[in-house]
Amino acid sequence: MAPRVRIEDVAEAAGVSMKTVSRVLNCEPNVREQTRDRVMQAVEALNYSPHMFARSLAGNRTYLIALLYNNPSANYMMGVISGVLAGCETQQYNMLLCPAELEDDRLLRGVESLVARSQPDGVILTPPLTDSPALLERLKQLDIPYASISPRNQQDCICVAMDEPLAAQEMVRHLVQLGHRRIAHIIGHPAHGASDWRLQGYRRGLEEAGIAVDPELAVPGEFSFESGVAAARTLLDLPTPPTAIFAANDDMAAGVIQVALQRGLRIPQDLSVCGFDDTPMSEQVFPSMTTIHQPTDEMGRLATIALLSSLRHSEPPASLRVPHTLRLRQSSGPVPG
Amino acid sequence: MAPRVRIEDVAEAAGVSMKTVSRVLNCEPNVREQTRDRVMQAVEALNYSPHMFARSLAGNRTYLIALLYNNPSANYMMGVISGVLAGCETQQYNMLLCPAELEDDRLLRGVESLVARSQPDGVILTPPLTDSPALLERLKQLDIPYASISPRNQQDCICVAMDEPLAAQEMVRHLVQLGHRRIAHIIGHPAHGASDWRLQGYRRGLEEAGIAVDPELAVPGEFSFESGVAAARTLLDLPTPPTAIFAANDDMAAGVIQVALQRGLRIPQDLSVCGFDDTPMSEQVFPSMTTIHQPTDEMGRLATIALLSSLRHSEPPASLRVPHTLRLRQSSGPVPG
DNA sequence: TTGAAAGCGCTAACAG
DNA sequence: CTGTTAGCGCTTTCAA
Repeated sequence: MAPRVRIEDVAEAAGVSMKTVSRVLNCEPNVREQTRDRVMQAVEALNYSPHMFARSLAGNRTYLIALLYNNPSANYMMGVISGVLAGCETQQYNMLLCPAELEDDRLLRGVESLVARSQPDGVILTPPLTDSPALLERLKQLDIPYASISPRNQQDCICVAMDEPLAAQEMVRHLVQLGHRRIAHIIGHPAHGASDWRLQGYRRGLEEAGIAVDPELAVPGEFSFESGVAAARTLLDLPTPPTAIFAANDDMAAGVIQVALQRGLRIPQDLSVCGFDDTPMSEQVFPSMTTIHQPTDEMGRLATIALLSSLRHSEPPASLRVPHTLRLRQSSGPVPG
Repeated sequence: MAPRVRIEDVAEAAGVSMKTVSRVLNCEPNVREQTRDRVMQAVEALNYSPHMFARSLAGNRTYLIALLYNNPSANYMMGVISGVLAGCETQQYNMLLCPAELEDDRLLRGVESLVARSQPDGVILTPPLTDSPALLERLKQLDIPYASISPRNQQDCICVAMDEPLAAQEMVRHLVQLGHRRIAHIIGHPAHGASDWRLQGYRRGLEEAGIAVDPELAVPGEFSFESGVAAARTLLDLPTPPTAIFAANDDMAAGVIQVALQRGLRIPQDLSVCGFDDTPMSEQVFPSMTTIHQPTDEMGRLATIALLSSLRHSEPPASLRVPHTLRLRQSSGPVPG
C-alpha cells in the first residue's frame, strides 16, 4: 500500500506552509486567491484527502453526527438514513447509527455512552425520540446540537417536518369529494406527535365539509397492523358502519383491508380505505392503497444540512417544511349506493 | 462539560504508567494479574473510556467497519444493520454505512473514496455486492479484510449464509404434502445468487417427490412486485395453470396474490402462493403469506464477529451457517378439487 | 513485567 | 496574509 499523502506533502508541493494548506481545506478566511488555487492544485495532483482522525484529535471535533432512532419502520428509517448520508457527504461528515431505548433511564444511558465513546458533533433525532424531554434536556446539558425530524414541538429548534394536519385534511377532502360523509379515523400511537396532527387534520377535514364529528368514528390504534385489525372490527361492527376508513398509517390500513376482505366486503365498492406513509407495501396489497407520501429521505437530508450549517455558523434554529403528496390508488372510491 | 478522563488519569489513579493501562485495555499479554485488576478498578472508578480518535491515530487502525450495500429491501438492510451494530458493540467498534453503486467503475470509485476518507479496518458485504469480482479483487489489493453475507461463492472467505436450497426444497415439500403436483416457481433476479439457490431447491423438491420438472412452470422474475405480477399472468394463462406458485421472494408473491384476487381466484382454495424472506408485509397482506424466515440480524451479527475476530487473530476464513424457518400461514392450502 | 520517550497527522494559538 | 510551535490522547518502540 502506498504511504499516505499528508498535509505536509501538499504544503511542500504547493510551496507553502502546512498551516496554509489547513486554512484552504477548512475554508478559513485570510488566504490569497492565488495561494488558494496553488494549494488546491497540489491537493488534486496528489489526490490528498485529510486524515479524519488526526483532524478530529487536533481540532476537537469529530466530524461525526449520530442518528438516534427507535422506530420499528424499516422503510421510514432507510429513507431517513439515505438522506442523512447524502447530507453528510457534501461536508465530509460521517454518520453513526444509534438504536436507542424508549424508556428514559436507558435512553439517557445510551446517549451518555455514545457521547463518551464517539463525541458526535451533533445528533439527528427521529420520532418518537424527538419528544423525550429528558433526552432534549440532556443533550442541551452536554452541549450537543441536534436537529429533529417531525418533532411535536417545532418552536426554537432545528427541525424538518411536513404539514401533517394539512395532509390528513386533504385526504378527508378526497373522501368527501367521493361522496363519503361517514368517514372514520384510526388514530396512531399516542406517543407520536403524528397521531395528534393526523387526527386534527381529520377533524378539520370534516368540519370544512360541514360534517359533524362523530366521536365513535375516531378509534384508537397504535400504528401496528394488529391494532388496525382491532380498530377495523370495532368500526365495522358499529350499527351504522363508516363508508370510508382513514387510518393514520399504512400498516393499520392494511389491517383494515384484511378485515374487510375477510368479511366479504369489496374495496372500494363497499368500503374505502386510506393510509398514510406510502410504504412499499401500500402498493403491493390488493387493492393497492390510497395514501400520503412522506419524503423521508429529503427530511433526513435537510435535517443534516441544517444541523451541519448550524455547527459552522451557529445560526438561529430554523424550522423547515417539506411537501407531502397524495397518492391516489385503488382502495378509495365513490361512496356505495 | 467535565474535562475528559484520559489514560494518564487512570494511570495515576492506579499508580502505574500510561503504557500499562494501555496494555490492559488492549488485552496485551505481560501484565501481572494484580496490576491488571488495579488498572481495571481505576478504569471503573473514573468511568474511563478511551478516545477513539487518539487511539486510531496512534495505533494506525480505525476501529471502523464499513457495511457496503446496494439492496433495495429496507427490511433486509435494517435487519443486517441491527446485527452489525450488535456485533460492533461488544468490541468497541463503529459501523459506517456505505450505499454503493452496482456498476463496476462507480462501485470501485466509491470504495476508493471510502478508503481514502475513513480507512475502515474491515468491510461487510451484502448481496449482490458480494459477487462483484472487481470489488473483491480491489479489496484484496487494498489489503482490507471483508466478510460476506450470502455470497455466491462461499469458499475461502469469511461468510455467513443460510442453506437456501434446502429452505426452498422444504417449501416445495410443504406444497407436495398438501397434495400439489403442478407447482410453479418464479425465479429471482439473475444477479443474485439466491435466485439460483432457490431455483435449485425448487427442482430438488420436485425430484424428491417424483414430479417431473416442467420447464414452463419455472418463469423468470426480478424480485420486484411488478415482475411477480407479470410472472403470475404468464403462469395463470397457461393451458393447465399451476395449483401452487412459489415465488423466490415475498414481493413477487405479493404480485401473484394481487393478480389472483383480481381474477377472482380464492387463495388458498383455488391457488396456493408462497414467498421467501418473511418481510413484515408477508403477514399484512390478505391472505397472510406462507414464507421462509431469514435471520438477517443474526447474519449481520455473525459476519461482524467473524470479521472482527479475524482482524485480531488472523484465523483462517470460515463459512458460517444460520438456520431458516418455514412460516406457514394462510396463503397455502390443500390442492383444489 | 514495566516505563520513558517519540511520534501518528492535524489544528490552535500566536507571532510575524 | 502566512508561518512556527506546541500539543490533541493514544500506541509504538525501545530500554530497563
